[in-house]
Amino acid sequence: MARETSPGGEERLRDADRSQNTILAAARDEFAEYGLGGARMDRIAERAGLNKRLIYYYFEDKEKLFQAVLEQAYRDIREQEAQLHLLDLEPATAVRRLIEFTWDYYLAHPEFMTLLNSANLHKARHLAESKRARELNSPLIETLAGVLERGRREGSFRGGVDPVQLYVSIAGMAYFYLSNNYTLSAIFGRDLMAPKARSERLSHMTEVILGYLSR
Amino acid sequence: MARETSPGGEERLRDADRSQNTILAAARDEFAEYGLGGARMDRIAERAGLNKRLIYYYFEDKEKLFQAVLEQAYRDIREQEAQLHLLDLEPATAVRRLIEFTWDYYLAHPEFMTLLNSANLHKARHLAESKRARELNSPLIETLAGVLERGRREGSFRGGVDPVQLYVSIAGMAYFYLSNNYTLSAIFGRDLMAPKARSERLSHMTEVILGYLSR
Amino acid sequence: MARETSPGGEERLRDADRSQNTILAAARDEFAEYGLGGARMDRIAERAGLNKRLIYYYFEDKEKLFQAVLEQAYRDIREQEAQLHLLDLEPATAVRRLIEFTWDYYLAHPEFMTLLNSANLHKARHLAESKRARELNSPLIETLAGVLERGRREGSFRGGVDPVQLYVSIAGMAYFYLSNNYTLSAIFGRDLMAPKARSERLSHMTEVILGYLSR
Amino acid sequence: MARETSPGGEERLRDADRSQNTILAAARDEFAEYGLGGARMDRIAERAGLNKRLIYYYFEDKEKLFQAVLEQAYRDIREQEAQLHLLDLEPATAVRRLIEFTWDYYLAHPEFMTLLNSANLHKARHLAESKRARELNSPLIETLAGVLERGRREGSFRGGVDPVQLYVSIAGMAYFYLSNNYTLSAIFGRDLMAPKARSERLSHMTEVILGYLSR
DNA sequence: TATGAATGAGAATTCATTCAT
DNA sequence: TATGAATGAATTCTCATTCAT
Repeated sequence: MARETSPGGEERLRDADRSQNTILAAARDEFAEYGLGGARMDRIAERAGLNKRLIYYYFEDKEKLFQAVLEQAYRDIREQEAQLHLLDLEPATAVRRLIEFTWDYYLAHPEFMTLLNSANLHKARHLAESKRARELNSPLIETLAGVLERGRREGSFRGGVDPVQLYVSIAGMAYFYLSNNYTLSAIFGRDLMAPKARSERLSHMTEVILGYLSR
Repeated sequence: MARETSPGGEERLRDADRSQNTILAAARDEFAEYGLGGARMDRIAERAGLNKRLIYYYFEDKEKLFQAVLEQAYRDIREQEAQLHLLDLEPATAVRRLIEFTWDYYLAHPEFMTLLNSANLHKARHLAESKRARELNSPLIETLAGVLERGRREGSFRGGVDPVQLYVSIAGMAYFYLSNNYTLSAIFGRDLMAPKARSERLSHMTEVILGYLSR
Repeated sequence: MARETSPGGEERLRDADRSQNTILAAARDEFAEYGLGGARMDRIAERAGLNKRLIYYYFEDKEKLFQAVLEQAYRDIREQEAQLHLLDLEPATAVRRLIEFTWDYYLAHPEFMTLLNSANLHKARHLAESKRARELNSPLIETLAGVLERGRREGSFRGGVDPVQLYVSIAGMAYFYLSNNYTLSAIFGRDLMAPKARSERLSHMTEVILGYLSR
Repeated sequence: MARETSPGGEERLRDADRSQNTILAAARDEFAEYGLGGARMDRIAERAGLNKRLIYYYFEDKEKLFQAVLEQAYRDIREQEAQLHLLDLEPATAVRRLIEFTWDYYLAHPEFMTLLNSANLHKARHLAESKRARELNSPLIETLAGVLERGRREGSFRGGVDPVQLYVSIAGMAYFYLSNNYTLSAIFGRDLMAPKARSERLSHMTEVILGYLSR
């Protein structure tokens, strides 16, 4: 149709999409840095290099914008998780890989943790109102259940492990260390983000989880 | 009492102390509910039932007030930790008790987690500026080191366990579950705060940590 | 029709006319509902089902659009007045008919009153700038003068009645009741728009005017 | 008490009251000139010579401020009406006086008409939400009923006249002329506010009403 | 003729903070 | 110690209008 053939239409369409994505990225950074309450629409516009009014044009208001950012963040992590192919690996290797992935993802995407904190401060209202809630549900739980079951059958893993609990434990061990790294560093008087400290943390996490699972 | 013997100066001091504590408690609740950015000085005054001007009189500004709240929160948890007497217990029992304490404390003081989130969002600037930083440092690490060492000597625990890492892992497993309970509940489609879910979480945490430590 | 004979220029003209009229009607409704200050160009476009830009294309800006709506409103009422043929009737019947017409017109076109209110709030600037001012002048005054004169000659009406004053009185009695119906209903605690209330108002108006005129 | 005796308390109290009244007067003028939609909070603050924030401090928001202005306007006119003492006069004189009062009041308080127009544009929502609605109800209706009744008994007035209808007619004849004076002047090509035109209007109104009532 | 994208200037409202007593 | 009044600087959001095709 005209839309697709006319150079005008296509470009315009692409521009609209590009603008929306630019805004989303800028908003993600702003929300990550200042939280939902501390984020400033002005700064988001500035970051995006676009007119503030345009944010409202596309996203209605600050809350809806945050919701869009949150959805996008979940979509991103789910997309990456989908690349893991844990079922192709030995159970112990699969678990190790999951731990590494979790750790690396949080490390590479500190904004994800801040967004989650903001979302929880608001009692996950933004997720509840999301129409794409299904996309949020991690398929990883199913996969992890398969890995655990295979490990148990093969005799390398203990039985009776709830994959949800295990997933939360892995995430929690990484999340707490990274998300609270500033207060923890202050309290313990060591820099938790130094390369050595980081690799020690990953080793510890792996040891704990595999030490627990192995029989 | 002061009240009866000296109607003048001392009484006023008492009132001053009481006012300060009232403000602190109100501020803690407000910061916990809305975060540092979302908290409103007006609402804090209202919660405290005191004039807004008085907050400035005692705490200078919002940042300093947050700092005072944060310090108070750390002082509270340290006070409780001091009651644990872990060294009087068998190593396994001591670890179990620590896990239970951590879990129960976060459960009873959800504001502590929110305060930490806010503090970290601001890169722990409020701790760095605190003059009472020593109070923050947990004596628990020393104690935990003793427990781990005794367990190792007695042959019940593995060796080479960093007490800081272990402490962070225990805290992380509890914290992540409780602090992110809204988003997690939304994603997993189950109510993580139901009594049964809660007790299952505690069991899981204990199993993981003791499963890992035991040899 | 044009449609069938000339697919090119004429058809486009028809569309153009139709679009303009659609916009005018949408704008009239919007101005009537929210007043000039409260009307929103966005909503007018939405009501018209046409692109906002088109409004500017045809009407230049909001003020000019309001002016066009106002002119159209006057054109409408003048057109209707022209159907009255008061001079064909007995003087008393003619006056009665004029009262009924005025009442019915305001009742059927509440937007006319709101438009007048807006126009007067802006000191009728929009009329002053109108090039079609002649169309505004009501030929009814001439006609009413004739009716009054005939009544006087026939001995049924008193003399010395200024047709402009009378016209304003008739309009005012209807207008005030209908335009201020919300505040009046609130104050008097009765629903002035109930059918019975409405017919009583019409009777009263007729009685007052004819009671005054008759000798 | 302290409030009344201490110079501080009293002055402060008076200041608060004075500020509120200053704001009310400024708001009344602004609303009268631009309508509710066109009024600007900035300009109201400027007119009042007070900080904009203070308006919100005392009146919450624009709507509530308009409501307060409207209530004040009704209170004002009711206060004046209360001075009329119509029952002390001969029926015809009383009616004449009422007409003159209505005319003079609208003439001296054109803002009252604009406020009513705005209120009706918003379907009198502001009155409906007013807690002082009783104050709005005009005691004049009762009085007018008494006047009409006495006139009928004395044989000078016709019977069967609804005082509400009559009141609305008197008000309407004055209101329409004055409120719509700009459009009417434009249409009729005469200045309706010229002294002569004004006195002619008042005469006409009196003639119509008394001509109707008299028997 | 028609339209989606984009914008600058405002507008209401909010907020931490200070004044004056 | 305590308080009501007052303020300046944001902050979110809105609106008429224009751009580019």
